[in-house]
Amino acid sequence: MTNPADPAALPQCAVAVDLVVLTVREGQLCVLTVRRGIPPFRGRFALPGGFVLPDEGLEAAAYRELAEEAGLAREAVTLEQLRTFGEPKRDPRGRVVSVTYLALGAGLPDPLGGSDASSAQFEPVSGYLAHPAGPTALAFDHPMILAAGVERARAKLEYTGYGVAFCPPEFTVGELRGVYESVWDLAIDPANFHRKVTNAAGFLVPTGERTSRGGGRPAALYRADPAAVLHPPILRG
Amino acid sequence: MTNPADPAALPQCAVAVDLVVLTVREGQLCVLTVRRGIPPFRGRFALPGGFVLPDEGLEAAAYRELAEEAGLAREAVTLEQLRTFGEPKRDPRGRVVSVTYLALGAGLPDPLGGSDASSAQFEPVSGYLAHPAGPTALAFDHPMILAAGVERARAKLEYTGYGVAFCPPEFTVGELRGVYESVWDLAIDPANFHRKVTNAAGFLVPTGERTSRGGGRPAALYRADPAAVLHPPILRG
DNA sequence: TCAAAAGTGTTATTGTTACACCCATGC
DNA sequence: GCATGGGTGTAACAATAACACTTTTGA
Repeated sequence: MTNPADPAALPQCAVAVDLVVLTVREGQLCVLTVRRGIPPFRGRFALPGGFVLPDEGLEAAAYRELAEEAGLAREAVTLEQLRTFGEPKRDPRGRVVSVTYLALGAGLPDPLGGSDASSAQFEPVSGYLAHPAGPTALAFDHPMILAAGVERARAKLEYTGYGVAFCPPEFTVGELRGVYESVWDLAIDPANFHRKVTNAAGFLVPTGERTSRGGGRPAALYRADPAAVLHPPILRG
Repeated sequence: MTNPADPAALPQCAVAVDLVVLTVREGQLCVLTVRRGIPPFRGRFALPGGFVLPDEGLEAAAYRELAEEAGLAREAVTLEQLRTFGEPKRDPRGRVVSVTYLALGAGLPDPLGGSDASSAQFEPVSGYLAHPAGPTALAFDHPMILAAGVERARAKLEYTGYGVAFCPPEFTVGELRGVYESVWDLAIDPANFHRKVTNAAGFLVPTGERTSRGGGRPAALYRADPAAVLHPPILRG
């Protein structure tokens, strides 16, 4: 920023946003992918994303792509910036710097056409993580981006209340535990988990309601406290 | 990335890297700032940084600026990407997307001229954090960037071995504790801290040597294990 | 001998784990 | 009744915090 030149006279890059959209479905952590209709990597799957417009903020671009490519409203997800990838050769078309975002949502539906994203769907992350190269792998450097997104989500569950981003507005302790088990791919003791999250001051706010989704005794419903800092943290293994 | 247009035909941005370079000096967490010699914000302090070259990776640009503006070698610091700032109006000269990096080092010296950075020096972060606006504040949106960098450093001390990035290759437990106290601005019980870090499996590797910098009984010297994941974590207050 | 910093011991308290057990519902 | 998941009790264990105390140096 101390360079004397005017930015207009400087080497320019295309700036894109790419999204790692995660949700939990049937006990599996899933990511939204789109099939590419044009080269390069035509026919391959990739993360949704697109170029930032001239007067558009980065986060605004991320929300716009979320709507255009995934049909998802701003309110349906929790969005945060992940990391920026900018190696000169990462896009065969030229220099593209990609600012990536992580979006989490509860039980998100596959987009139903009528948009850029007629070919978009949620797939378990496990396959993509296990095969980061090869014909079924994601295009560009998107395997790295996905890995970064999943690792961020896993890490943030430990010391923040991030898990609730995968839950609907009202949820039971069992549903929340299911999120942790799916994201970490780990079995958790229901009794201890229940105590941990209900004791963490200000993390869960009871609504007073009960539900009986699924068998067994009806469970109390909770709402998430938006400003949750888990203390003590919930540590993995 | 699914946009059919060629990047060369797309709206372009200037891409910069800006650096939050932190070190601990005399018990104070300090940041490297440079005085701007040109408009905008001429005469004001700012974080070191500059534009990314056409065929240069982002991290490579960060290391280059570190050398040019701060006279710091790659080996002298620990570098990690922080966050990307790209609001359309953040630079009055035009659209500039800034990828920011956090660099930590042990007892770094003020750069001694002969470079871009004849006006660079380390200053305590406390003043900048306390006065994020006004005539003595950092230029551009650099107050936000600094705040993000300091918060990242503080958070990472808790659950990783990040604190050793502020220490020389060999250090005593007392020096390491000094880092934690400076970064967190908090007093820590020496006895308990000693046990915690020496018990954390594989975190500190004893060299067998002892030193007597400072008064008192000589302390054992340790080297950091590069791949340290603190378990259990060292939690603040 | 004294101050200063390193490092160990001890104890009360808190958090974690594993697992037994009771509760409330649908079938 | 029985299966299913919700939720509490409990006891062994691990980590934490507070602080007394010993060790080893320089002045």
